[in-house]
Amino acid sequence: MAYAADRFADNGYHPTSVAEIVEGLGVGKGVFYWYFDSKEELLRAILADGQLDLRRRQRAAIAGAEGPMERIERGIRASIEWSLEQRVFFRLFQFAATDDRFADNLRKGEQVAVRDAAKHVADAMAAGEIPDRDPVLLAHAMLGVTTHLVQLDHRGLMKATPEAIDSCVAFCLGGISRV
Amino acid sequence: MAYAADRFADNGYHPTSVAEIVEGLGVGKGVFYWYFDSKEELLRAILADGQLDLRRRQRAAIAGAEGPMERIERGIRASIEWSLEQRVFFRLFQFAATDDRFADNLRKGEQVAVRDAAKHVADAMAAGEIPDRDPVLLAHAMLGVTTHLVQLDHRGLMKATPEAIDSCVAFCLGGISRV
DNA sequence: CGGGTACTTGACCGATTGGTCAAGTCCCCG
DNA sequence: CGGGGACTTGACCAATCGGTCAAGTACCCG
Repeated sequence: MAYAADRFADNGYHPTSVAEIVEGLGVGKGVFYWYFDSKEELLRAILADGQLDLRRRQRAAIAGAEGPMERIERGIRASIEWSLEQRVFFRLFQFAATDDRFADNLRKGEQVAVRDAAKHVADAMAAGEIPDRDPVLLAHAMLGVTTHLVQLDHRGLMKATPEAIDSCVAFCLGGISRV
Repeated sequence: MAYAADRFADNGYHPTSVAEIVEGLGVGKGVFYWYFDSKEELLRAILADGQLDLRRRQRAAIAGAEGPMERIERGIRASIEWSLEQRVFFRLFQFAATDDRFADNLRKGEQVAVRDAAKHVADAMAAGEIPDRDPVLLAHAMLGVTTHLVQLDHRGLMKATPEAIDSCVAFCLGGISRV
C-alpha cells in the first residue's frame, strides 16, 4: 500500500498500472489480487488509512487545549503540519476529491473533521468570543485556507515557513472574528 | 472542445477516451487528430480557454470599483460566481492541479490573478485600511476559501446561497483585516 | 470542367490495460 | 511424514488505449 500510494501520488492514479506496482515490488500479479479485489479498492484502502491517521493527529492536537479558540488554532496547525508531512496522502486526497468514484470516500471523513471544528466555533460563539454565523461554513472556510496553503507548498510555488503558517492561522482566526 | 470538456469533467480525463469523444460527436477519429496533436493538447487548449474567460470576468468585475477593498470584494464575488456557473471549467482546473502534466498550465494564470489581488491588498495596506502582512499569501488564502466553497457546491455538500457567499466574502475580508 | 487544397473517414497498429487462473510453493499441524 | 490451507507465480485474456494513414470527399479557384 505504501509503494502504491507513492506511485499514485507521483504518477497519478490512472496512469499507474497494477503491472507497474507489482513489478516495482518484485512480486507476481496474483499477490495483488489476493489482497485487493481491484485497483479501485486499493486506493480506497489507502485513502481510509490516511484519513484515520489525520484524524488521530487532529484529536491528539486538540486534547489538552483550554478554550474553544485554542482548540480551533491547534486543530488548524495540526492539519497543516500533517498535510505538509504526509505529502503522499494529501495529494491522493486532492485527486480523490476530483474523481466521482472516490469523492464519497472522502466525504465522511471530511464531514467528521468539519463538524468537530464547527462545534468549537459554535462554542466560541456561545462564549461571546466571536460573532454568530454559520459554524459549518466557517469551518469549511478555514479548511479551504489551510488546504490551499499546503497545496502551494507541495506544488513548490511557495514555501510553508513557520511565518506563513502563522499568517494562515491569523487569517483564519480573523475570518471568524470579524463582524 | 465543449463536448470533450463536458466528458472530461463528468468522467474524468483519463477514463475518457478519444474514441468516446469522436463517437459522441459522430465524427471520425481523423478529425480529432487533424485539429489536435494529442489528447493532452486538447485538455491544455480547454484549460487555456477557461482561464481566459475567468480572467476576463475578473477584470470586468473590478473595473469601476473605487477603493482597493471594494476591488478585492468584487474580485472575490466575480470568481465565485464564475466558478459556480462554469462547473465544467472549474472541475477541470481542480483536476489539472492534481496532475503534474497539467499543473504548469494552471500556474501562470493563477499567478496573474493572485498577483493582481495581492496588488489591491497591498494598496489597502498602504492606505492604512488593513494591517501589514504578506499580500501574496493573503491573496492565496482568499483564493483557498472561495475555491473550497465552490467545490462544496459542485460536490452537492452545501448550497452556495447568496448568504453563504456573503459569509465567505466576510470571512475573507475579516481574514485580511485582523491584526 | 479540371485540379488542388482542406478536410474527413474508419480500419488498423502495437502497446497496454485491469483482471483471471491453473499450477505451483511454502509451511504448519496432526 | 503426509495432507491441506495460505499464499505466490506469471502466462494469459479480451478489451481498450492513443495514435496513424491510405483512401477518400467536398469545395473553391482558375
